[in-house]
Amino acid sequence: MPTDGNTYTISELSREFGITTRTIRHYEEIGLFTPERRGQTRIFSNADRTKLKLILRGKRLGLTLPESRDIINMYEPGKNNTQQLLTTIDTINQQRQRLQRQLQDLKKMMADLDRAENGCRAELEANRKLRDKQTR
Amino acid sequence: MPTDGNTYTISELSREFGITTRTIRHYEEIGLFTPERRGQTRIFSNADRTKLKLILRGKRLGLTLPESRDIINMYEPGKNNTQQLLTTIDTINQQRQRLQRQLQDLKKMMADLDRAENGCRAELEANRKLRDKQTR
DNA sequence: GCACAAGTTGAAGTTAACGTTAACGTAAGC
DNA sequence: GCTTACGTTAACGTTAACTTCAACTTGTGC
Repeated sequence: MPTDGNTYTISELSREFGITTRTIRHYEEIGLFTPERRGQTRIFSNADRTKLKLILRGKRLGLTLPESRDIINMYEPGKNNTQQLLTTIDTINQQRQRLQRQLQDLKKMMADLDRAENGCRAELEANRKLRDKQTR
Repeated sequence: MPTDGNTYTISELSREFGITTRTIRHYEEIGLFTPERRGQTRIFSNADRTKLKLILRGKRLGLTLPESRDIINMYEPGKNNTQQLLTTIDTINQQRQRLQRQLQDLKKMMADLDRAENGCRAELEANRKLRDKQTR
């Protein structure tokens, strides 16, 4: 295992992020990264690890894998072409809007949860009083 | 169409929320709501409409349909049993934690997007200067 | 009374994101 | 030299959430 501090095996990453090796290979299959090989064994770099992190975060935010891949590729070099830079900025703004709406949804749901919990606590209190009465 | 202001047809709801009627029927199939019937035609109440709204919001936040169903059922009556109230509060807190983490993810991704956009703008500026030089 | 729009059910097909299984190579430790 | 642990590929299976399709009924206008 090449634990030189800068590379990782597939099982190291799977353990660290709580996913299966199959999942990581699947991510490679659909082109989320292309780790180096020693023979046919994969060797993951810090960059690969960061990508994995971004993918999982994207997943928690409801992104599809291709969407995550697009975002990841934004951070890559080789997009010095002016036109590409402009479309990248466009993509960024679309994602931003998406997150804005998600933030609104999140706030609303938080409020709903608060209300629901208060309702529950009120009912619990009512039940308690009822029991008190019966016990007395 | 019973547009008495309090009920909706399936196509009214599908139009309002931009989903197909088949999708709505699918939600019924898996028990997200049980609209009344006039004959075999579904008649949706305001409560049904609200549930639909919650489901779609849940979807945007990455919930599965069963998860959304659980949350929806929390707002329902008939859970005056103390034990049920306690488990409901537990569910609420789990969802709250989930949302908290999602909020963190969201903030991080926002920051990433900002950084990425700044990077792009800087490169664009560099390209502009280069063009200026060549033009001169 | 007949077309036509809008409703229905049931079943099969689709897509994304893996899971599962088989069949095999490699390196370490005893 | 045998086990054990970890790695590989290839191919098929599974689940969720729908979509598509076919065949049918029901209510409305003319």
